[in-house]
Amino acid sequence: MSQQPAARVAVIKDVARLAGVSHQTVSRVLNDHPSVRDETRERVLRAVQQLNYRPNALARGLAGRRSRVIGVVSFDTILHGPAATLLGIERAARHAGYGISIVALERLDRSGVIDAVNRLAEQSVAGVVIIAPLLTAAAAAGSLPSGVPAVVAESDMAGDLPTVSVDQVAGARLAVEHLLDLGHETVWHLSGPKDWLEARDRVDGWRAALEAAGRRVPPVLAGDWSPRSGYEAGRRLADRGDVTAVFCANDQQALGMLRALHERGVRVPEDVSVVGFDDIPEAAYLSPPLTTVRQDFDEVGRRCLAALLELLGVDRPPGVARHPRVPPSLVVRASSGPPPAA
Amino acid sequence: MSQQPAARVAVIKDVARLAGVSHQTVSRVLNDHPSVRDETRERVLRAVQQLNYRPNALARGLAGRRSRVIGVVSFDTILHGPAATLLGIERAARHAGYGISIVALERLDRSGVIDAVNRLAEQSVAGVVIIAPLLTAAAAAGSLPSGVPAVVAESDMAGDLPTVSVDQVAGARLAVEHLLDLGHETVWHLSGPKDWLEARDRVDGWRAALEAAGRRVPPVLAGDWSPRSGYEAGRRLADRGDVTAVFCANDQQALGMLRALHERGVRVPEDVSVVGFDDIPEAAYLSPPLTTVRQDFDEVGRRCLAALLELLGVDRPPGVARHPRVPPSLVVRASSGPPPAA
DNA sequence: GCCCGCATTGTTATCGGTCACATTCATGGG
DNA sequence: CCCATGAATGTGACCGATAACAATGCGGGC
Repeated sequence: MSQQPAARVAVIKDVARLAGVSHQTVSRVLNDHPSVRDETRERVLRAVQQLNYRPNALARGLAGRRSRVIGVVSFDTILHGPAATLLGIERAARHAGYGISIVALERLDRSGVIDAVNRLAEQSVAGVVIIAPLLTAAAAAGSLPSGVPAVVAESDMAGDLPTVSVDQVAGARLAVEHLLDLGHETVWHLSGPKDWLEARDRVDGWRAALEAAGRRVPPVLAGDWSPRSGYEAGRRLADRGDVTAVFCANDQQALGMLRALHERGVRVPEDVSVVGFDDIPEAAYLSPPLTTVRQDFDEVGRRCLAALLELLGVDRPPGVARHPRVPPSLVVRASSGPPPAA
Repeated sequence: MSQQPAARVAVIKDVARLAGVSHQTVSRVLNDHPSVRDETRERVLRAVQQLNYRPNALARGLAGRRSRVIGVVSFDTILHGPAATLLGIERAARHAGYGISIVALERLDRSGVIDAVNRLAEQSVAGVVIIAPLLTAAAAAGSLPSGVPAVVAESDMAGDLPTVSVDQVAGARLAVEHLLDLGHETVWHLSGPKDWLEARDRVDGWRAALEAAGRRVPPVLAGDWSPRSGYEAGRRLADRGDVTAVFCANDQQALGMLRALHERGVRVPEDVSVVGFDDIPEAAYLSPPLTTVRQDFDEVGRRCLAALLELLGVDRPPGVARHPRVPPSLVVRASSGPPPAA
């Protein structure tokens, strides 16, 4: 009467009973402890199979003070960079046998980041990855109160935490040098919002490449990542008439710019060359197809995880750089060409 | 000597000691139990504050067999629909006081979905939301072995599980009726991959709208969501010369189509009208700005959560529809207009 | 032949909460 | 005045795993 044949899931004791061993021996088998006789191990594994037993992660985490879940603090946006980074981290975590818990933030400010990390800490995550493309977020990450192991992505400065990011400066250089090589006198730049680190770095890389070539550095046009800001900047540039090459800080802005130039009768690339950044899936099918800079977000995810596992001390490879910068690559399409002969 | 003044985090016993009550009373305060004197409650809350105590979610889940985390099974892609749905769910969950754990799948097949749900079940999530835009995934979700409460998003058939989805048929109708209203004889359709439910529904809605108006139904062009497939279809349509209106199953395909038409010298909307689906951020800045159908993914997220909470029995509102369909809306821009006078 | 050490296995405490039940005390009807 | 009732609080078991330590058996060195 006391037995309820309901579909209750099996726990470690059930396995132990079926295998005729103690629950501790079952635990040893599950955790690959060396001191278990082969025959015993097999008996246990058979029981596990038979009962379709799966260890309870909560109990494991509570007893062992370590969990197989890592937290990710992200930004509540479907912008290509953060979204792709999140997926990259998820993929890397999954392949390493970790689950991921995410908290998205509406505003990436100090208290928001700290609060998010605390929420994740409550769930006893093994560590966290903070996707911090904004200055404020990176600063907040650098001054976390709790003792949670943390890695910061899309940022290269966050107190003494390890960071992982794409080398934005190098990416901007690639874009600018490509345009100079084509024969352009100089290159204009439509930047992203100035509180974004990536936007800053791209400005820096753009300026450095121009200065290294001894070229005039035009004023920076300020955008906000949106196609709208690219559109508006495009109208202004079309009105000037003396611009032959523009480097846009992301593909969406480049898209808006292409549209503005087209409306004004400015031909791309015959009159003006345009280069973007990100290589979003649409880039190859714009009119004209967009020359742009591609970032390897899978690699970013992998390195985030490697850095985190290193912090957790579960990984042997000793030589993980503390601030690796993933190199981007240039994708040349039809939106860039030599300047008009005039 | 036995005391270690290290920054050990406070646990419930520490709070109890400081407040001069039993740990159980602290637990009562934390869980809003009615039978606690106001003065006692305040003393406990003061201690909580003072120690910066945060309850351990693992222990809570283990002891109480309920957790404040819901799992999300998603598709390993940055396609607009799934990505936006994920964010919508996260936002709704956060506002309801739940955390979310995600597992992304490379292939949405039966064993993949079941495996993902099992992985989440191991972590004792309160329930799961399965984003299942493919037939295979929906079928798998409908035959889950475990007893985990589950809701299926982006699907309207999954065994007897509750589902939440945007009304794709209605969305397609909006697009087609808009074009017919403009005076077009009929409307062609570039579909998505046929194993996607949304693609199917959009085909159905398109066909239904044409038939309801007594119009000829052209053959369906098959795409795969990519701008490339839109581009290729666009070339084929341009070659025909008798097409005046096209409804593309998503904006990326519409983008590729716009490019192909432009290359062939076909003017949009003067010669051919094009309507997309999704209203991606880029849509308003294409050449020409794209008329499209917008889906409210925040609403989808909210309803998923409402359905899940209903399953969990923690929510009063009794009248939550079991298969709600969120209505989409038409966004008219410049890519659609009356057919050529000829 | 005795003792030590290692491999193997079992026993019990513990993680940090919640649950079920016991206890205490004030209140009120008969 | 007594006892049933319910509010307020405490005690100990329990959730399902791992950790620490004990116990057992076997082989080898002296």
